[in-house]
Amino acid sequence: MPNKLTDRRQRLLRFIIDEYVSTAQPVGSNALVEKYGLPVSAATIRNEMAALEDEGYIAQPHTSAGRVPTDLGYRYYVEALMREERVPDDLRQMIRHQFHQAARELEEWARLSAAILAGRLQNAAIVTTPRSPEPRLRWLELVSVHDYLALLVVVLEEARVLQQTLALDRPFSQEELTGIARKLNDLLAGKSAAQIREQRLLAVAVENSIAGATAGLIESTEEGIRDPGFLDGLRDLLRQPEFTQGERILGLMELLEERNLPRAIPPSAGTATDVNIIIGKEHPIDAMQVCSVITTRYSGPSGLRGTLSVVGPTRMDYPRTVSMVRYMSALMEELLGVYFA
Amino acid sequence: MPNKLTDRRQRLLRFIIDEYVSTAQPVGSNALVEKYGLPVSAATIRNEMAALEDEGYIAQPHTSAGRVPTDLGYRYYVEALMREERVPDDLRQMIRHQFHQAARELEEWARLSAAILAGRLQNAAIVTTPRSPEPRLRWLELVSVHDYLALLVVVLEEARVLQQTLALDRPFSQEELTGIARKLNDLLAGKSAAQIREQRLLAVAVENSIAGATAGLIESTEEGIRDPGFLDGLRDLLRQPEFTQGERILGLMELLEERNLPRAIPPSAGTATDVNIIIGKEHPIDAMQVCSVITTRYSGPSGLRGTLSVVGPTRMDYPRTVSMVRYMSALMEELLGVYFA
DNA sequence: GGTTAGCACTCTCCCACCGAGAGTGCTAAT
DNA sequence: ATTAGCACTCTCGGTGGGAGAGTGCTAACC
Repeated sequence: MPNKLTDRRQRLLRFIIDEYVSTAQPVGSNALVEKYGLPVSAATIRNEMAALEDEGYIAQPHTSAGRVPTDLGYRYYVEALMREERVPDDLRQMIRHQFHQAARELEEWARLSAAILAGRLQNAAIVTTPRSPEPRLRWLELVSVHDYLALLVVVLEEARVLQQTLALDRPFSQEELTGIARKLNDLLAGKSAAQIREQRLLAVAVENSIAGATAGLIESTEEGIRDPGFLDGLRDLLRQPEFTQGERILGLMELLEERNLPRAIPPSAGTATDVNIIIGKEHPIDAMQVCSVITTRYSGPSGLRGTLSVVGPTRMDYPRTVSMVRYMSALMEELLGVYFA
Repeated sequence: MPNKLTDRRQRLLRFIIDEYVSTAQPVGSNALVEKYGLPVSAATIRNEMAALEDEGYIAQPHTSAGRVPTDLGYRYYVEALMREERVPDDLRQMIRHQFHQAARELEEWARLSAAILAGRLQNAAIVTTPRSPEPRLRWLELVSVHDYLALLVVVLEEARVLQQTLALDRPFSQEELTGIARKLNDLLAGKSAAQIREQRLLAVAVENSIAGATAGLIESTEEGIRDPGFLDGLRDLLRQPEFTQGERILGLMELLEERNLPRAIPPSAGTATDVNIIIGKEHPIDAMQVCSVITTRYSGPSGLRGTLSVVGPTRMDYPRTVSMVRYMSALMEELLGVYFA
């Protein structure tokens, strides 16, 4: 995809990005020669940098400042220059240990993953709980709250529990409710919301409406509105030097509030099988164009799926982030395989 | 509690606070005379202001700036000068309507309350879900996930649903699990965690351990660690002019992250039966000392309890906030009474 | 032709300075 | 007790170098 660059320019671009990533300061020709022990003079570097600027990979914030990578520069880096890192073994151990100590709950795993990613990478991380694209009913239960109010508890195949209170049109005893639940279980277990809706021609009106409520409850979770995933490390992201001036901070905060998360992480980001990287202006939403988003999907048995994302400034450590995201994804898949085979 | 001030000084203090609350600018003697049409000259006001400063109710950020209320000044205002407002009827209608449309879930009510408080007051709001101090088991269910893994679903009296996966030491069929659940229900329904622990001398080991897990699950929620409440409007709070400089913003964000909420809202704040107000330095935590916290408890049938809090800059609209918090508290109590009598 | 030294040039950043404006405290008169 | 007048203080915004960093260009060099 990217134009071919000479070896030297490639190397130079990598140095510039590495340097800028770690210092957050525009990098000049002198600094490059000194820090990286280049075998040519600063003047030569200047010529090369001018060329890289012409091709759009770097830019200067103003005349007589050093160069800063452009989004295109990062793109080239990510596609062609980046060397994948390997998550060190001791870190792997630590992470596995944390999961070992955590509860065996899908939600908890997602929460923990977000916490680990955010903590290690010092950026914001968003992890969605593993979900089935077409959830099926495993079990339902009706619990009397008082005469005219019952609690509908629905357990999905994926060990997820949903609840909803139901207003009843006449008093029901717990025994009656239990009876209804048993009957509906026999009839509906293993079925998706759509299938439950088809089946819904029951003799008794109450049963019919409860089946409908069950289907509705299951459907309401499919839209994913209620479940934007776990966000962690927003504070770390906002501590990055590019956000210290108050203006940008607010736009980002607004966007990364829970209700807006799906917009911040475009769904297209999940289509690729591998790790997906959105850099700066490539992102459709204005407020996110100072950031890069690294996303990957993970999946488990019986269609369970979720996404892991990290949001950082475009000046982020791509190799480290990609390797961490990839490792966490593999780990989630492994865990899902073991416990939900 | 506060020293007695002359009527004129009281009125003056109120004007200063009203003015500062709405402009966020230090207020000078001239501005006061003009805007509030005082029957005396600016020089007189200056004398009075000097007196108010001596007594510690106002201060100047630097010589030759206007005056700003001190925490003590706000305290006096809140105790002696503030006129309670009444939430206007049309707003009451709107709020009731929103609750009418929402799901009949305790969590949802808390979430909605936080959203309404934050939206109306343009500050952060934290609302905890109504909880019983000693929750009792209403119903438990065991659902097979696969041979060696079961999901324990626990319903509390307060219509709250808890879940936990259990590793089993040998394969259990769903029928077996249902049998165990039925037996435990007969034995344990209506009991608190402590009572369940007492009862835990069952013949069968599995039943025993599941009863233990149930008790543990119930206890884990009592500590309240997992349930810091709903936070909304953090973005509104941080938009306030006092937080535009990046430093303070981070401290606050850190503190108001979910895991730290209990520290931000000291538990003592809930002891008073009425609305409790913590102003600036009165707060034990440094990062919160630029803020005021207004908290009230609400309670419902069978010991359900929760808190509503609003966090804003010390320069906040106390009368409006207090009246809103009080109204929302009354509304929550009303709703709880209707649905959980 | 690629590479390099030298150099003038251009910006930013920092600091010092200054004047305008706002607000005060004090004093003396009412 | 109140007030007018006034000198004083402090912030804020703009201005004007000077230092420093980094560049682009040119001419010489290998």
